[in-house]
Amino acid sequence: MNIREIAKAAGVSVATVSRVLNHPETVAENTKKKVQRIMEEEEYTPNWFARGLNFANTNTIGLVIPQLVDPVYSEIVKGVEDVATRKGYIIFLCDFANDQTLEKMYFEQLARRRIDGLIAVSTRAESKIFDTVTENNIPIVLVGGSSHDLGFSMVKVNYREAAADATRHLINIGYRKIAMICSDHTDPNSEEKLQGYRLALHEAGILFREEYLKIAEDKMETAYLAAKKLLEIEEPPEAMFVATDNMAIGVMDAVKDKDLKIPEDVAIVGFDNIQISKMVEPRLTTVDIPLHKLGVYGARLLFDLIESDVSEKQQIVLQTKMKIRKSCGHKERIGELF
Amino acid sequence: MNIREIAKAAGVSVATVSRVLNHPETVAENTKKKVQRIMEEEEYTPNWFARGLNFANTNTIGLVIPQLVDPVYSEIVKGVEDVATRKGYIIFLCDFANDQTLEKMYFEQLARRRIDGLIAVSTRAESKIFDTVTENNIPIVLVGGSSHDLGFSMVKVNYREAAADATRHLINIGYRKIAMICSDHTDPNSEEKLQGYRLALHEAGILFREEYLKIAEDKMETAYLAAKKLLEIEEPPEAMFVATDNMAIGVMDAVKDKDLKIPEDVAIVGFDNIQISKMVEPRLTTVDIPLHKLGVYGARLLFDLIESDVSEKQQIVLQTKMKIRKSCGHKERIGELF
DNA sequence: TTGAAAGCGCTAACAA
DNA sequence: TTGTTAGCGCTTTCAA
Repeated sequence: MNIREIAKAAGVSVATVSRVLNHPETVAENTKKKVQRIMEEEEYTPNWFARGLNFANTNTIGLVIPQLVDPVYSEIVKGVEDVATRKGYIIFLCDFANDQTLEKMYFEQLARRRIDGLIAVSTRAESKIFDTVTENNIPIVLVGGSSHDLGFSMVKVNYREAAADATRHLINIGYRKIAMICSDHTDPNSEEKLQGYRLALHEAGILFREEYLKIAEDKMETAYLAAKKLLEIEEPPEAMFVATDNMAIGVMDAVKDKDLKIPEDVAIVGFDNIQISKMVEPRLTTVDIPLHKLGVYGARLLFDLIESDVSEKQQIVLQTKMKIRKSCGHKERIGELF
Repeated sequence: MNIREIAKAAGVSVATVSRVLNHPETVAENTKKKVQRIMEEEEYTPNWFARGLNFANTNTIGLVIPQLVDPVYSEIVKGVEDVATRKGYIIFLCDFANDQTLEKMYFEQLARRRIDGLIAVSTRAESKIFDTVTENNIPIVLVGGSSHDLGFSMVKVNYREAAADATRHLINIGYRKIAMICSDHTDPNSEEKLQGYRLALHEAGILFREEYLKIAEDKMETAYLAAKKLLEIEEPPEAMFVATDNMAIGVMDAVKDKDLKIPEDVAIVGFDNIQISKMVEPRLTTVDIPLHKLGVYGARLLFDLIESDVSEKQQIVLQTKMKIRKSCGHKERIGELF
């Protein structure tokens, strides 16, 4: 059923039907009613492609993420979707499974489909990976940082300061032998986090010790192993700052398996404040990253670009804050039901 | 840059360019080379909509889920995406936030966009909600059950049997005062789970006790409250079967907050085997639902429908299995690193 | 092996 | 307020 058949059935021209669809206020009440009734009866839905051929925009955005099955990213996705839906946009979701080749393929695929805008979450891609997208003048917003300076609009947090805060907290409550289990290059912000850790040590006049730094993939399993090794060195640390909550959970397991107590023997601070962090035992002290907000602001930034057609780059930095719980040995329990 | 400009630049007709794109074997080697070079140089990508106007299929599927920020659903989504990507399809992700009005809106939106197929996860929608989709002859696959019999192809597990298994396990290891904290209607399978629980009790000759059944929304918080109440009745249960791991985590908190020990005072069995369940203390005994597989099989079923154009309905039931961990009081620890 | 031209379903400029 | 019609960018039939 196409517009011509509807027009014939209603005894009007295709132009009138089109008007009912797109500018209903310009058509007489009676005609409109009649056409609408026919469309209803015939269950007519205009052809999306024919429409797209005439309109510039597709009301579609692409959302490219490293991996969906990670609460960090699914919360960001949710934030983006909340805004997009309200705007009448729909999302192409692309999980590139931490595989840069796949990521590039998605960018090309999305550009071909004429998305109105692209949000790339925690990308490690270099500038030229985005070429197909930029060539098509598709606005891009980065969310959660990137490992290169790409000159796009971006929403992120200050990972360095946040990491420094976490380390400072450990220092403030009396620790000096503080190790860091850092994520590897799969986390585009690992470098910043490491800088923050070193900064806080430096401020406090604590010497950075090579043997107190372990780099591991952002996985519970690898963090578990890294923590085990850390606990077996000559003078093991009394506290650990772990680059992601995900890893911190693995670290907690390692500590327990060594028959050490948290926080009495080893204090632990994580990063991200994913939901699980307040469910493990003991509750994990961590840095709250406003994940949902990252998504929301990212989407807003993108729609600003799409709608205004201005290509002024913006950088939004959101606030983080420490979530003090039991795993870091703070004296009082800061009460939270969960 | 459109096909006409490419044609002019290459000194051929648009038909030839189109052929290079769609039936390269029918064009002379030299012409093809030349056209391809020009396309390369000009970074030409054919207009998706113009193409869609001529082709029947869009290489796009819709995926509608109750909420993304729930590990149960994100794992299913991942399963679907793994298959879709390999097939060259891309996904419209729609999270309807447990809001049926929104769900319906998404169905309409997706039908309008001429998706090739639809996967609805754990839907509670009635038949007529799908009307726009079925009218457009778009194949539908349900994943993870539904609350109505809609006559679509479906991938699910036998929730009744799985729940019965969980309850039987508690019975087998010696419990008789077994309560159930059941999810409410937001979980389309809550009814089946309840039936399983009652079935197992019945088999063992244990009387069903109204006061041992609590219905709660599928949230940690509400499950927490339900469990608290359950522990305050005259003859509190010694074991609890909880309809989702998510809720079980809340229940565990409630038990701990009552200064009771798990599993010594109260044994707990969950449902789903989400990742967190093996990270909480004590590790949660639960029923493993093959979430990723649900997604994979759902997608395969859908592509069968899309490609074969046969509309034979299929029902696939996947196997579940008990994951015995510490929370249910089993004597030996079934070792798992995490 | 290639080109000319019709047509996919819609929108909007222009005319009435 | 409504109708006629050109055109969006592509594919494909038919003819050369």
